[in-house]
Amino acid sequence: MAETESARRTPPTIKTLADLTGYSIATISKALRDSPVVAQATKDAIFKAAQEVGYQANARGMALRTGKTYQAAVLMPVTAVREYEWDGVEYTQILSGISQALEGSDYRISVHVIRDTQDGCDMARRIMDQGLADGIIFSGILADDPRIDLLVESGFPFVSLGRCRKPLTYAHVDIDNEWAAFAATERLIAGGHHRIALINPQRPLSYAMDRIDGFSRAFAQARLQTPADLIAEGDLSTRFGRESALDLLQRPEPPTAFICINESTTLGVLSGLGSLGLQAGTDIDVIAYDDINVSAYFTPPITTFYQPIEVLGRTLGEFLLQRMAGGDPQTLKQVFRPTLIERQPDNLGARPA
Amino acid sequence: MAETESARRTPPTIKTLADLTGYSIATISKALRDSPVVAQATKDAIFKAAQEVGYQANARGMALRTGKTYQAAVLMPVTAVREYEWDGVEYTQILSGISQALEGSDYRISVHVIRDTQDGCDMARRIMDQGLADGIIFSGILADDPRIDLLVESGFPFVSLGRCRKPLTYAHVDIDNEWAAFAATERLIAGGHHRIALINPQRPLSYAMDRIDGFSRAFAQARLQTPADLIAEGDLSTRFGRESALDLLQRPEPPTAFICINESTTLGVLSGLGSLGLQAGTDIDVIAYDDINVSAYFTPPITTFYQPIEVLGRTLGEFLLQRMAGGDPQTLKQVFRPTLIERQPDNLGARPA
DNA sequence: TCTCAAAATAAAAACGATTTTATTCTTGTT
DNA sequence: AACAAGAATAAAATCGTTTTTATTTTGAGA
Repeated sequence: MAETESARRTPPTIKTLADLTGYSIATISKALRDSPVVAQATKDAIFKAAQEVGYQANARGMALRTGKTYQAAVLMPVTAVREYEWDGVEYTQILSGISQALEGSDYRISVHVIRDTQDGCDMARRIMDQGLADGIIFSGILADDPRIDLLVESGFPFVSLGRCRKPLTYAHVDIDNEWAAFAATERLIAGGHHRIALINPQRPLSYAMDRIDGFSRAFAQARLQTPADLIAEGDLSTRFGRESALDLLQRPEPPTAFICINESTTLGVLSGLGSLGLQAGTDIDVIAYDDINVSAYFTPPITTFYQPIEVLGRTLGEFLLQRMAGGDPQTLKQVFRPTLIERQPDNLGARPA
Repeated sequence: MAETESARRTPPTIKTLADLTGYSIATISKALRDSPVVAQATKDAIFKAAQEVGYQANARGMALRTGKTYQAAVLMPVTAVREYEWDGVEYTQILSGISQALEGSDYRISVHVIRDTQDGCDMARRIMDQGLADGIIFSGILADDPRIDLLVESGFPFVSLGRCRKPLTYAHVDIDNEWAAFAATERLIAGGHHRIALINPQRPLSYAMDRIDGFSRAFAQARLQTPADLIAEGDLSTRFGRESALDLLQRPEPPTAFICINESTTLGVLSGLGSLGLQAGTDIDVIAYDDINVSAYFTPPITTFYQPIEVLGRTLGEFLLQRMAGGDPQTLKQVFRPTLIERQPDNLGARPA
């Protein structure tokens, strides 16, 4: 294929194709977008030429004219006071999932790191006002999340990982946290436990409340009092898990079992148990939630409710594509129920309360 | 402040300011960029007006005219065959670090998920050719990495996390893997170990080779044969760590100590030890590399070489900003030496070889 | 063969900025 | 008072598209 020297230097534009084929740039543009007003023969010729010179539409030109950015914004939370502690939040896998969904579309992912809710709110507004992206994905939803109010009202396309507690209609993906907590608690109660600790995230987070709801429901069903004094709330760091375990176990009425919100806190709890000379599975029962499949490698392996996070990411991406194409948010909702993976006979550790 | 109804609807452009102040758009543009050709009084008036209507330059318009995108591309590797296994690669923290460095600049981060080296190479080329970003950050450097060749040759601004083995000049940030492996090995040899296993990433990765170099240097220094049969190479998953430990320990001449490449493999090795009824720190010594500060919570806590990954991210971002501003790659190099955090008396586990 | 509608294509405007070129306004000098 | 130089500003071109409007071509019917 003959490539002129000049064509080598700068990337071909629509003008290049016009000169090459003899058609006007208007026709080229329409042909490439497969408009019905242009004759099939013309389209063929133009496509062929485009192929030959390796024409790729200039994103900036397109963006300016259409007002679209072909960017999907992802707000990635990073806890500021983390001090390099592991919090088990595998955003990598979420991004991977989103990216899988966006593959083949013209959309790219832009990541915006946010440090707190206010930051997230500002960022969402900037993205809308300045047109930094055509849609937004975010997580860490609060019971009353200002970002959802803002975006729902404006009609800007978005998908949230998690649900707020307001009766609003919006696209979202979530885990059935209420159910997961209920099932875990019910299981432990069936094993003879009454004093069960819940290692939970902080309250304003919507899913923290969902977990407490499920926890309480299981106790209510068993006609038992919910041990509210055994609910620990904090960041999701391993340190928090460890310190909670140490604190709770040294109280007058210690728990006989733990329910952990994620892998990092589970590791912390196991570390705390170890320090006190206690053994998970024999002295104390532990059930955890896991989304990166790591609990199988703890010593001992821990029974978990498991939901691969990448799948949620994929769904987020799919939903966002549909929303950006004008899809009805009413239909774009999915709540995943994690699967129970038994690795411990939970009833062995029961101790008299 | 009086805002007209029409100004409320669509965001103000340079034209809005022109109408408002009576100056031409050319003058407005120059004033906002603080050009010396426009009178100070005029600048003041224009700045004031811009402030009042909350003018923000339209990124798309600027991008089209200047050819810049104000995007920093990050190539994020995701192992395709991972099957949701944890690999301990905390890209979240790298992104957080980069984002910190870019704060205050006009640059935003776009993340491109890549599945293998070929994918990464294609993506780098696309970013350059299509002008998808003004600079690139990537990691997972191979001993002979085609991306580095490509980008060095083209002069496109980039910073790599890791170094290749060719004598090229380019901006990079790295960990002193050779030294870390040497120091860990030396320490274990001093503790009486001769049969030391190295849990390592796959060979084409440059830092895998660095680690083997350091490992070998320590044996050479002690006038011992490097136990090449005890070098396990694989992905960084917890499963790989576990399976390696199980395999190595059941051989005729098993190792008496392990050096692990990162937290996920360490956890896997500990899991393997547990399955065999062995105890780290008493039966077998383990030293690990850690960048998310999680080894303190293993049972028992593991001695590590620690370097918070977020700091590397920050440096990557700073270097990229300088490169995009035309900085000399010769001066943009930094190699971090991790700090030793002792949590185990490594010589206790020594067994006769 | 001529007319007219429909089909196909071309021309021009627009998106919002920057940059180059042109014009107007000051001011100092003769 | 006229002129030139320099400062300040305005006008126009440009980046690469899409979209609206205008023009040309084609083909059928009279």
